[in-house]
Amino acid sequence: MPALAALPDRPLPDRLGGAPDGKRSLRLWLRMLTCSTRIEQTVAQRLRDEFGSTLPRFDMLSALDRAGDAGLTMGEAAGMLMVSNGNVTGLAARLKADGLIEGMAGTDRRVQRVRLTPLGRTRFTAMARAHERWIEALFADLTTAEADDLTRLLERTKRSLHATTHEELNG
Amino acid sequence: MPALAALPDRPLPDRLGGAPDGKRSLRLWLRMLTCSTRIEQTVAQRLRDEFGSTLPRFDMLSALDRAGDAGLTMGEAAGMLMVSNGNVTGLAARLKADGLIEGMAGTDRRVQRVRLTPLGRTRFTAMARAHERWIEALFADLTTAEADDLTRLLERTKRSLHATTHEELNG
DNA sequence: CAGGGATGTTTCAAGCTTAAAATATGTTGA
DNA sequence: TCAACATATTTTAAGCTTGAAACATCCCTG
Repeated sequence: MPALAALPDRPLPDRLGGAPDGKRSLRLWLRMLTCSTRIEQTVAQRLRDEFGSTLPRFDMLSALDRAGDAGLTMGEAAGMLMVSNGNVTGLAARLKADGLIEGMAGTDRRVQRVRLTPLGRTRFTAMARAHERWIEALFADLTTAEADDLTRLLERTKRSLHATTHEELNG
Repeated sequence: MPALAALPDRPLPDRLGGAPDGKRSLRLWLRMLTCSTRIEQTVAQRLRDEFGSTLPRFDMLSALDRAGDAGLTMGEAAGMLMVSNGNVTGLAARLKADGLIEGMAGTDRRVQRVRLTPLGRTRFTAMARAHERWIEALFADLTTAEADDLTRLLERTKRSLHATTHEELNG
């Protein structure tokens, strides 16, 4: 409250209730953390049991799938996955060893660009289908309207975080 | 949808819109994951910079603070933190080495009960105060009403997860 | 065209995390 | 009693993650 109260010059379109206090924010955060932790653990366990893979590997393949044949540089991948550069170095090494991704030569020899192999794309597609089903089932007790409300409020939250958060990973 | 469509025998109190489909659920999950990851990274970095600590350590101290002088067994702590038993073994060892927690002798020599030391309580209190301020600031762009809506929807989500999720950690 | 800063990545040490196996202790029933 | 089962924890190997330092390459300017 102290830091934020010093910013009264806002259009205040829907700030009629004022910002939530510490306890309220804490309760909200704990609840969000419980949900996301539970979902992550469920998905991680199933990736492991049904595909012998992990969440970081799946995330990396997902980013590369979206990137298409152009692939991604290590830095681009790190940014998308919200992890450090050193992290994707190891991740890429393991996925290469599995034959799921491959390096691409480029003009700038500093950048390491990688993309899915055909095998990688096949494996990812199978995982992605299952993943979507898992997530759908986990949220199945919500109504469509509730899901949309939640999505919208999380989008607002993301913007609120953006206003307070400017730290970078990597050192 | 296939798996869920086979369950029509429900009171359907507010299922009027029907359950969200795969794409919608996926979008919701990705947004939640982005928010919680961002918050965790922000808090982790500040714990590190301002207190030389980590999020797992903070979580452990927090659970022990709530437990009071009775402390917690390893298994109870693992359940509260939603991590494996082996995890808290190492965490407790490091916190003991720091002098922040201590073991307690009991009758059943299988159980390892730990509680905060006075130093641990002091350190935790300082961290908790800062932590609450950080969280408050991160959500400060939401209105109180939005925060409450979000909390309520996450509570509904938690129940939805509970219906689909019964896996246990630890082997 | 060479020095020097900028940029992209990897390496490294330390800590976190898990699943599975191993260990230790307690309980119970023939 | 004591063997079998149950419960609580620790150990272990492998992988994930980070920040900082090291390394490699590129670009620019004199």
